[in-house]
Amino acid sequence: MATVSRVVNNNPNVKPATRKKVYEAIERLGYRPNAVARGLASKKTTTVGVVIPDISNAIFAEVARGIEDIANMYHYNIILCNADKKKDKEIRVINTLLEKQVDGLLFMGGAVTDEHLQAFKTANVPIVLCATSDDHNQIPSVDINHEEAAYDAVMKLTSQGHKRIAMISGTLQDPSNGYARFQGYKRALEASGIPYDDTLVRIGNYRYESGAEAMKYFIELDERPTAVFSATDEMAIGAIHCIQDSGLQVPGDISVISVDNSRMASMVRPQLTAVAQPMYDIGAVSMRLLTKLMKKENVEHAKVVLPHEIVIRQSVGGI
Amino acid sequence: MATVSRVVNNNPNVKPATRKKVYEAIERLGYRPNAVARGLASKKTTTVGVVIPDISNAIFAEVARGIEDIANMYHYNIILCNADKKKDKEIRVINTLLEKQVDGLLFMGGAVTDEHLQAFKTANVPIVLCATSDDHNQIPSVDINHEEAAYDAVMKLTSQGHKRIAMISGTLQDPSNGYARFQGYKRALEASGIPYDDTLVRIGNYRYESGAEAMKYFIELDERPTAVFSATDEMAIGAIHCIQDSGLQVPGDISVISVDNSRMASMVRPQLTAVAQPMYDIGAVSMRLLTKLMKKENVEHAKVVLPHEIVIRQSVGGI
DNA sequence: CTGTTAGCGCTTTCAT
DNA sequence: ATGAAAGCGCTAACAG
Repeated sequence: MATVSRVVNNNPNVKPATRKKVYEAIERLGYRPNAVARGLASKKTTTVGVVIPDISNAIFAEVARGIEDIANMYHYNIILCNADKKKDKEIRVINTLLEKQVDGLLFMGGAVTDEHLQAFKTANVPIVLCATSDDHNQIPSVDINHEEAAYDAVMKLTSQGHKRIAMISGTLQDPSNGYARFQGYKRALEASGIPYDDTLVRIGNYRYESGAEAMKYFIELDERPTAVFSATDEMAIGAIHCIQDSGLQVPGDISVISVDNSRMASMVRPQLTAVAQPMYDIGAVSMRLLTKLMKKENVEHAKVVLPHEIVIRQSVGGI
Repeated sequence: MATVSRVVNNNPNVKPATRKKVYEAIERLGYRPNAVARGLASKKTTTVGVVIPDISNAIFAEVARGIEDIANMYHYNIILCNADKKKDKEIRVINTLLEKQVDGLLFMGGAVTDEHLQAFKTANVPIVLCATSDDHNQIPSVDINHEEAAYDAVMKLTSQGHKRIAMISGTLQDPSNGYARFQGYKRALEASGIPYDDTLVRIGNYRYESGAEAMKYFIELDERPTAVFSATDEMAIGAIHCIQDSGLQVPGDISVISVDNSRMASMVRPQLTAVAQPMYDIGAVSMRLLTKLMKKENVEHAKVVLPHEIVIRQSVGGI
């Protein structure tokens, strides 16, 4: 009994001959270790829970890749739970994961409210925020500086001579993709001496259609913008198509830039210029951080901010 | 102890007053039931494992939605495991899920080889294939008829007068998205009296780039096709852009049609005409089937084939 | 190096 | 309606 356990757990204290016999018996009997019993006895499940805000968002898929690769490397299983962009569901999923006794938790994207913090507090396993962060930096996190990324995107536009720059934003309740990127937009305007005009800002829901709708509104303005900054790629593509469907050109009549640089950025004509966030790395680094936390190694930087960069394609032109 | 268990499990044999006291104590102590211990004692985990072949594929995201909605309805947790399109990883993930004592397993997409069958056989929980099926229909499954869907797509092309019709296929090792759709293509050609010509078939890997590469090859042919059938949307969009980048028009010079009808089909200009598979329903129906199997209800149809339909947009024209 | 003995935190009879 | 007791399948000391 105990020897079988040792064999299965690669404990060196087993005579090779015995080990072999055990393996043979395992094979013959079709024995499959019961991870549940194992988890109960050892108080470890070697699995980490990942809550993914929206499974149909390509960004998160890429982040998940990074998470997985590192998790495999350290022999952790990962279980993904989709939360459908609903706060309630996020909280529920976090609790389910905790009940399942995961050894650690990765919370991806989305707002981190007091309710989240509350749920995190009751956990007695490490948690790291991935592609998001909380207001007071109480929880370890890895992310880019969204405000700065947006700033860089808009500065690219102003450097090309654009003065009338609209923004398709996410909801301001969303601290990363929403509020921070909006702040970056405002700061860039200010830095360029362009007065902020709130008729030039529309809130979208990150979907293609909402980008197109926002753009439609801008085009119908008396004095339409010469450039648009979209908080995300998908809305930017909606905007591009709306512009083209109106008989206008990108970037001839209107330039478009966004933050994200998902795979979709190359899947549109003209190809989308965007500030890239290193999605795979965000996933990989956050998982690595989590492994350290789970092993109780102490970490210097519990808040890591990864660099972003602008990738120039074809959707931005001069004025 | 036992009473707490009854309260937590909604067992009616508890005096309301006691129940109330227990709830208060739970609240006060911040007690969180241990799902692992629960699972061990009850031999049920109320969770089903879902293996998802490729998390970055939009099709599977939509199927997952359907799965989730029904799972929630029946109070099952679901844990998603990505397999990265690798057979080895699929097998590994299936075994991990089984070790974790899931109450049922949903295997999504991808080929079902003998090795898979082998792994399934050792499971003593129900399994259903979702958006795929095995050659001998040994395992319950829900899917569309891929061969028929492809046939319909190609017939649409021939009905518009096209005679020189190329195909961008998936690998023939993939029974659903690959082989079956290729067979449908051949059958439609035959039904239309068009000889099969294998210079008009290229194998892609389902990615945008591979669609573009295949199209590049077709365009450079001495006698280029007037229409292209792509096994999936993403490759079709790659093809459309390749055509446009070559200075040709869709559908003026070359028509494009595909099978899938993911959200992306509307996110390209011209919008993509495609045979739609009911992704959400495939997920929902397969999860529903699994719940029946898990409750040991006996089911009449262990192999369900859902209907598909063609949705006309702008990428197909007459000759 | 291997076997024995306690639990891990719950659910489930079985009494009461 | 509640408590007592056994045990789910494993791991983790502890002997030997």
